Amino acid sequence: MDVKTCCLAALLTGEATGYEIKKMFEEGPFAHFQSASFGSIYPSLTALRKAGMVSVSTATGEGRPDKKVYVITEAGRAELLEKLEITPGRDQIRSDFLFLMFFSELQAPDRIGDLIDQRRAYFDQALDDIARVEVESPAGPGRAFVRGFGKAIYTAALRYLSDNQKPLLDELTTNHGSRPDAGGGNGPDAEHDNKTTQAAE
Amino acid sequence: MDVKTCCLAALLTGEATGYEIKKMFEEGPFAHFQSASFGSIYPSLTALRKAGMVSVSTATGEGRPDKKVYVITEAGRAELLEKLEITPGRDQIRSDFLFLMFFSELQAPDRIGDLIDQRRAYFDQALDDIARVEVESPAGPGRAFVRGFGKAIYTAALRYLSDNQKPLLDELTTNHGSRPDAGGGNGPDAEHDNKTTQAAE
DNA sequence: CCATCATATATCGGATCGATACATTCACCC
DNA sequence: GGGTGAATGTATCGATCCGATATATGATGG
Repeated sequence: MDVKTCCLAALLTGEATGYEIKKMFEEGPFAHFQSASFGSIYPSLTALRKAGMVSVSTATGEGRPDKKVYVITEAGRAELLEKLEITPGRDQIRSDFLFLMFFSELQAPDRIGDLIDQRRAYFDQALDDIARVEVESPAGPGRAFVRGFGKAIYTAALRYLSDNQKPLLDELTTNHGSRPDAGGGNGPDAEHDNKTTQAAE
Repeated sequence: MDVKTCCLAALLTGEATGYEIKKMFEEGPFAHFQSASFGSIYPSLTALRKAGMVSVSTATGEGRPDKKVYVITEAGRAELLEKLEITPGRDQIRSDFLFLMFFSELQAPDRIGDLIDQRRAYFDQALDDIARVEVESPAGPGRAFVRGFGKAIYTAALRYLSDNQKPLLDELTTNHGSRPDAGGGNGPDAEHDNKTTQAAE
C-alpha cells in the first residue's frame, strides 16, 4: 500500500505527528506488514494536507518549536475507505536472510549456524513485539486477526529453524571439501546452438 | 538485497538474458523472497557489464534480433561472495492483504470472506510453486532449506486462515450494526495540554 | 560539562517500481 | 489466408520510495 494511504490508516487510530507515524511502522501495530521512511512520510503528509485529507494543528509547547499534529478529516476517511476496496496483490517479501541461506554451500558452516541463531532471536523478538502490542492496544477483531496471523507465522518459522538447524549444518560439514562451484561445469541445459559473437569492451 | 547482487545470484545458476532473470524472480527459485523489475534489472546488468562483473554475448539466431545473453565472470563471482558476508537486516514484508484485514470492521463481512478465500488460493498456489521448483531444480542443501522454510510458512498461514475464517466472520456479523467509527470519540490517551493553534488553508 | 539519546521536521540523491513502447515469433481460430 | 493475442525480448521514463543526513532542543547521565 502506498505511503499516503498508510498515513491515513495510522491517523485513523488517532492524531499523530510525522515522527509518531514513523514509530507506528517501526514498533506499532503496522510494524510487521508495512513500512515507511521519513523521506516518504513527510512529503505524503504535505500532499494529504493540500488535498484536504488531513488537517494540521501546530502545537507550541515549551521550548520545542513547531510540532505538527495531524488529524484525519472526513474526506481523508472517505479516501481510505475507497482504498480499502482494491484487490490486494502479491505479498512482497524481501529477505536477505533467505538470500544468504540459499547460498549456504558457499559459506563456512559456522557462519550459517550464527545466521540461524540470529534469526531465531529475531523471530523471538517479533513474537514479543506482537504480545506487547496486544496488551497496549486491545482493539477489534480485525487487529486481533492480523496479530494472530503474525503469531502463527513467526511460531512456524521458529519451529522450522530449530528443527532444521542441526540437519543442515551436518549436511554442510560432511560435504565440506567438495565445493560444487555452483553452475560452472555441468550447468543446466547447455542446449543452444545459436551463433554467438563475443562482445568487446 | 540490491538488484545488482540479485542479478549476480541469478547468473550463478547459469547464463541468462535479462528477461529470463526477471522470470527467475517471478516464478523461479528466488520468487518468494526477492523481486526486481525490468526498470532495475536492465540498468543493473549494464552497470555490471561496465564493472566487469558479467560478460555479454549477443546471440543472433533466426529472426529474433539482439538477444543479450549474460554470463557471470570471476570478478562477479568474487563480488557476490563478498556480498554474502553482510549481516542481514530485517525481513521486509509488505502485505496489502493484512492491511485490508486490519480494517475488517470497516468492510462488509462478505467482502472479508472473499478476501480470505482468495488468499487461501494464493497460498495454495505458492505451495504448488515450491513443489514445482523442487522438481525442476533439485540442487543443494541451501536451496532445500529455503524451500522447506517457505513450505513451513505457507502451510502455517493456510492453517491459520482455515482455522480463523469462520470465527472472524461470526464476530463481524454479530457486531455489525455498531460501526465503531475507529478512533473518533474516546480516542487513545487524550492527554496533551499544549496550546494548539488551528492551521488555516 | 559535554556526550548522547529521544523527540521532531525536513530534504537530497539514488535505488527501485510500474507502466509503457517497441519489435518479432508462434499458436490459434475464423 | 489473415487477424488476434500471447510469449519473448530490450529498453526507458516518471513517480515513488528509501537511507542518510542536517538541524534543533530537552533530558539523561557519566
